[in-house]
Amino acid sequence: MEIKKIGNDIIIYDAPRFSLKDTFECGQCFRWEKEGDKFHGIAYSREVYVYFDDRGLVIENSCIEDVNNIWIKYFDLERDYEKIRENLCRIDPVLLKACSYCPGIRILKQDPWEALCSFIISQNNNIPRIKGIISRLCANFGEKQGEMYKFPSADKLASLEIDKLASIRSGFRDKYILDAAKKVSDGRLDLEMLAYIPIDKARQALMGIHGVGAKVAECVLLYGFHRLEAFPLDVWMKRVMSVFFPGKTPEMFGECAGIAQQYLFHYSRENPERLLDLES
DNA sequence: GCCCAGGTATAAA
DNA sequence: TTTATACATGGG
Repeated sequence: MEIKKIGNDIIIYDAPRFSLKDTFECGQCFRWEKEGDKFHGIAYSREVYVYFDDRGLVIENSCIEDVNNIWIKYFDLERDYEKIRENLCRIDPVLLKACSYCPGIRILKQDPWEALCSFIISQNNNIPRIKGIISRLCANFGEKQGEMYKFPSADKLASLEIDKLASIRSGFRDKYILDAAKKVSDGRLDLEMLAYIPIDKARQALMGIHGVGAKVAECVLLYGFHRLEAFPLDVWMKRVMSVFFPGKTPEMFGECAGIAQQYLFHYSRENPERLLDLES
């Protein structure tokens, strides 16, 4: 990658072009906000502004080291999404439609603990409120970092009494957050391990947390670990993919089922009237 | 007021 | 094994 530092800004000249808007607003992450022509957010405790201009991908308020250690992986810059989309489009005309609608989506490689908490909060919830709850969680229990707050550690949350979480207004999910925090904090759940063990073992390990079912587990594996093979047998796959793709097995989506799922999710969310009319 | 939201735990058939 | 319901909260 051709990277240069100018002041506090980093420019990645040869970064692949992609849609920051679709990537940040497709329901995979909850801590980025559009401010003018830039996106403002925080990941791995780094607060930055990002945007594209004629030079390439610009990351404001960063350094070469963070780009190499964090942002290249976070934005998945070294993966060939064009090739993946070509393959997905060949599988089915429905996927072709979804991929064509939002080709600029990339799967962010988020912090595993943040992904776990975020998708516990996401259950039976809507995206604006999920963002609000996560924002209050960080503001109330995370350390200040520039204009934003770091995501609170598992240790920090594990030390809290359940009623302290009332301030984030997460409803019945407060006890789930606490159970996850305690299990990660005391080592009963080893998050690092989930990157390497077989996907079924990883899913089962996550589902050991109270409040984590198949769907949340799949989301954590996809967004927190870039396990792109996630979502093969998930509830969402069974209920929705079987409607979209009668007769096709999850295995047919190969190693990129998770990416296929993201294109379809975003398409169906922004075109709800076409949910059952995608073929037309 | 009503319906719904990137679901899951629980009980019951 | 599958199906029904409660769950906290607030946006539309």
